[in-house]
Amino acid sequence: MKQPAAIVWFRQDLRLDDNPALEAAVKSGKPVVPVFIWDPDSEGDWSPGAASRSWLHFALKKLDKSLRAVGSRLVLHEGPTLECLEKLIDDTSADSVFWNRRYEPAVIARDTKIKTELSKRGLHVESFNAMLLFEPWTVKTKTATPYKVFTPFYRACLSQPEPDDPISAPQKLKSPGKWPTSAKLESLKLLPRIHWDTGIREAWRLDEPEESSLIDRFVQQGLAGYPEARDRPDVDGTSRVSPYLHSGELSPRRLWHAVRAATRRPKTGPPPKAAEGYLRELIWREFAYHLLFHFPKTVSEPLNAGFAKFAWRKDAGGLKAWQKGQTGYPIVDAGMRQLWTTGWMHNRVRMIVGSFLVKDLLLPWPEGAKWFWDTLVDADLANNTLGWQWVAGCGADAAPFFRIFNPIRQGEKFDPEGNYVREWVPELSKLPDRWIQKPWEAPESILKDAGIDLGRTYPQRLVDHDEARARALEEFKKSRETAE
DNA sequence: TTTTGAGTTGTTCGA
DNA sequence: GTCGAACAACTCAAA
Repeated sequence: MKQPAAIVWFRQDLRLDDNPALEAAVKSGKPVVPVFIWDPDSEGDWSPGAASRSWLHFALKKLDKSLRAVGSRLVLHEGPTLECLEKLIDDTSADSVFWNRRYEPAVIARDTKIKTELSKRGLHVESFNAMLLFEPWTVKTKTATPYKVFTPFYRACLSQPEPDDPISAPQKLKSPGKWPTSAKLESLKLLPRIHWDTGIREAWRLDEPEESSLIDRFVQQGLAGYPEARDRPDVDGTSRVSPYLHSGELSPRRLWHAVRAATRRPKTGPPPKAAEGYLRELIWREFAYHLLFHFPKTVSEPLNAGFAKFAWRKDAGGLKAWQKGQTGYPIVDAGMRQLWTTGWMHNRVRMIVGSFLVKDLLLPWPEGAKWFWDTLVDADLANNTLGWQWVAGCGADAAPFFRIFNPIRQGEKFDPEGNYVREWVPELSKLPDRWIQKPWEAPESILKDAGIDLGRTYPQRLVDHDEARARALEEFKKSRETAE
């Protein structure tokens, strides 16, 4: 008689390293059937965006490759998840299904239903945590409510037991006697038909597993200077692991422990303070998941109800100019073009462009969230929602609305020589440092020498920041009056 | 229950 | 040039 198999349903845990669902399947002693199911419709309004799909394509390719290295392979299916799983269960005589949890509202609903259905059929179904250091329900205030302020959440996390040590990747997987049919990766059509994603392919090494060398390099070289360098878009001062964390190619526990070790090695490694600062950022990711889980409506609605009726503007042209990096503010345009080209934007610049959309243009933050969702290779519902609500001032522990980023000052402070602007806005590259963040103030002769014709070779400012700031504060004041 | 201290990332203004 | 205050109260979390 055919031996029943154990299905490992891969989702956002596209790795063999530190994968508890995979480990459980291996431990069962049964043949292991690794599966990925492409079913974007089941994720509601938040099926992966275009950049994420590109990333996913290569992540799946790498996963298949690493599975083949241990004597297995990745089975791909497309269609309604439950139907696909049921077919796979029949084809492989599987009696158990293992997966790692996700926390997006639509996905939780889908997965709960699947678990119920499969359990009803008598299967052993078990889910695990591979995505988070502290799952949302394990961190609670003294009165058992979810946290809404970061710092107490952070302290609560640190007082929790340390996240588990990562599990090693299995050396060998037991294959089923006969593999079930699999779709071809290309047939999932995750890559765009028009190749707008060449910039993404150039900016990232998509054909090789990069995640562990990224960690090593960052801990060895990047961590010590992280507190200062992390704010500088003109410097390679961040770990750049966000897309790997999102796809699950990188285990957060692996990352945590690699950096945590540095906090205990003051003599040889980077200063403990720098490592702590980085861990704090990882806890921000946990906080984002905490909020998404406990306040699922925040994906589209402000957490702070006082913002529900804020009179955002409608301005299709302004939105388009922002998306395309044609606002006339060099640091904003540099960021938006870096995003469009590489699928990634430096964190500091995300705040600047976010503030510009929401406060200078007074456009609704969900518009920004949607654009980021489609264009970021690290697009992550929890992080994206938190980030946009934070910058708009309507989220948990958010920047107050009156705290408005000045795109010129931010540029001068964090891109002092304008190198970041010059890289992404080449039409300004010949402009001297003094005017690189504010070309409209440059004398006509300087502009001419730099080959710039404002309004033709580079756009005029969409708005005057000082006026826009005053307008935003005024609108904020009004919305508070009408709210009462 | 009430009180109290505190809260990611800024900017501007006036002394 | 530097510094502190104002910007706006509000809500959270813990004592």
